[in-house]
Amino acid sequence: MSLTHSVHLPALDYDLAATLTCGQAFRWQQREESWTGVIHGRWVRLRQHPDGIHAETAAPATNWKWLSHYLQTDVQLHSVLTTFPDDEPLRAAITACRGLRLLRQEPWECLASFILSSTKQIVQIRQIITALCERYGEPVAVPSDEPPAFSFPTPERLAALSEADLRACKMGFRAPYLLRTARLITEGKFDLNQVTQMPLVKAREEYQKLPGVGAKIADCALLFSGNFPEAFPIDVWVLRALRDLYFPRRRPKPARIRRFAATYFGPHAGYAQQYLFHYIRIQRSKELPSARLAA
DNA sequence: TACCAGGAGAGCG
DNA sequence: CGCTCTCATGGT
Repeated sequence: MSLTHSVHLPALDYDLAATLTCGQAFRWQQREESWTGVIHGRWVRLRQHPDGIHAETAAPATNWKWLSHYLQTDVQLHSVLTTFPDDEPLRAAITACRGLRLLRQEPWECLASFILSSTKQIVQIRQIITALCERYGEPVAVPSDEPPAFSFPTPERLAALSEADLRACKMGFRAPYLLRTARLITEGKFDLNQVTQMPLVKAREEYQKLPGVGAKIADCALLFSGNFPEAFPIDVWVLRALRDLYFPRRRPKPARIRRFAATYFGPHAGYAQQYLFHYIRIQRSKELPSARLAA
């Protein structure tokens, strides 16, 4: 078996830039035409090609399953999109966001990131997570011409810190949530891998037992790192989108919209959610040039 | 400057 | 329940 530093992962209908910046992951950095990040403690540089994704690593790899799994390049996007209800808003969103994908992230990094996401703009979430990794993550091997990169700190590492240590990363009132969650996991009182094996409703209940994790963040963790494509996170953006797109000139209460969303979007509801979320953010950034999307 | 951000939890009636 | 308030910080 040969050792290589690069690979080409074939994939059609894959918009790498949209996928990495749409707000499901917070650590990818763009430089010129490529994206750098850290997956499972490995530095990676990704580049969009017409027929797939080209990847380079700092250390040689014997196989690339960890990467194709993360990027979900084996998913046939077409077969996902055809499960969406055939309505005008989704047709428009698909047209605008064709190629947008869901990643399969590491459960701990994903959970911790979304605990830090509450009432924060994506730009700020990225800043907090960057500080957290620089201070408490481990340096990972990078090519000689690249700036240092860090792994996402483990639950054990964070559990050993103080609340003040975390607040130094500017996460404010989210610090005690993250700290207590890290300690529960470290103490073996919560098993992230076990939750993924449960039915969706049960898994959501389990996640919500963690401090700082309500319905929205639980659904983000389930959708972005668990194997739950039917999870449908509802935040202020999605709530607005659903109201404006599906209930124009009515004013249904949030609870009514939530009930609608729980059944309407089908087995890949989470993909539909991501398309609607990204679609309205694109619209918004066109209307208000000042409201730039975080790059 | 004033407003608000990919929420959650606690305290009320 | 359903509503309101607070929490910390910074972008626009």
